[in-house]
Amino acid sequence: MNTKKRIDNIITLLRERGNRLTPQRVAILTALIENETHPTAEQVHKQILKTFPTTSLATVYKTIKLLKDVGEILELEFGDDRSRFDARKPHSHPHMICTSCGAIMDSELDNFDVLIDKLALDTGFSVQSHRFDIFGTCASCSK
Amino acid sequence: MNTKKRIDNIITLLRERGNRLTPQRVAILTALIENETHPTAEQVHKQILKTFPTTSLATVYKTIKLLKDVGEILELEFGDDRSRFDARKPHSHPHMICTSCGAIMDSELDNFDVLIDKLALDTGFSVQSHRFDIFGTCASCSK
DNA sequence: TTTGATGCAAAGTATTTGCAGACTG
DNA sequence: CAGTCTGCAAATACTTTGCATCAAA
Repeated sequence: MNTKKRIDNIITLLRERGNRLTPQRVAILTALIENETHPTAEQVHKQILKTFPTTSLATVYKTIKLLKDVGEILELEFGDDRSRFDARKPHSHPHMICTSCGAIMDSELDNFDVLIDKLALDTGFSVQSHRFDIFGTCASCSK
Repeated sequence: MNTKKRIDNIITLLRERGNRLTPQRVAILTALIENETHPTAEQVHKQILKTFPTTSLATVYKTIKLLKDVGEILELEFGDDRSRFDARKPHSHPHMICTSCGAIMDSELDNFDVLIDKLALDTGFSVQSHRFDIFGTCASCSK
């Protein structure tokens, strides 16, 4: 969970790809990775405005798209609502969404990959990624 | 898997709720349940037009919303794309989505509920529903 | 200097909504 | 008959896109 290192790695990756490292881009990338709450594009934008007041929401979306394309961010879409993003663990993993307070929590699930491997084996389906969202009420809202 | 009976049950349910059973509504409901391909709202609309040429897409959406509200249909939203619907098994269950041909297949997963129960127990999270989508390539597209 | 990135505004698009008229119960 | 449902069109709202300008390398 070395946030700084992860940011550096992605910066290096972008540089190698020939992408330009504008201050906005670095700020958006950093904000996305340091934020543990699975923020929306607009929340990231608000954060960026503190340091770069002229940054547009479009640039935030464009940077998010770039990060999606290089596989360093996970988009969590909930039809009704804005997308939220997980840049801390960009591989598919389960999320628990509290329908009361809106919190999105990462969740560990033992043997989850084994389960998926078995499914692939049984059905002949070749798995690329998955999305597992669990809706309910979190511990603090349940009280 | 008695489709006819399922349709009748829902019609009865709607009647009991005081909803009116217009021919459009019955046709939409029937189309949704008889279609095994997890259709989009527009695909349902196209189907309905064959028997009721003046039916509007808005009515399809309204009927779908009604069925969602009574818990008899599952909406599968994929941000980029149109929503697709599962009216055959309205409880949460895993889906395998072929990114090559677009097919959406139901999937059986042993012990899946046990897994979720355990997660709930471990985290204090009270589970209401879940959504599990597995993306990849189906057996026939893999060939 | 070159060319990709920014920021503004306008476009895009699935779904929702308002309302007058039609039809179920 | 009362009140819900339909169908049309307009509205929503997030996200994307076009383009002139700016700046990273």
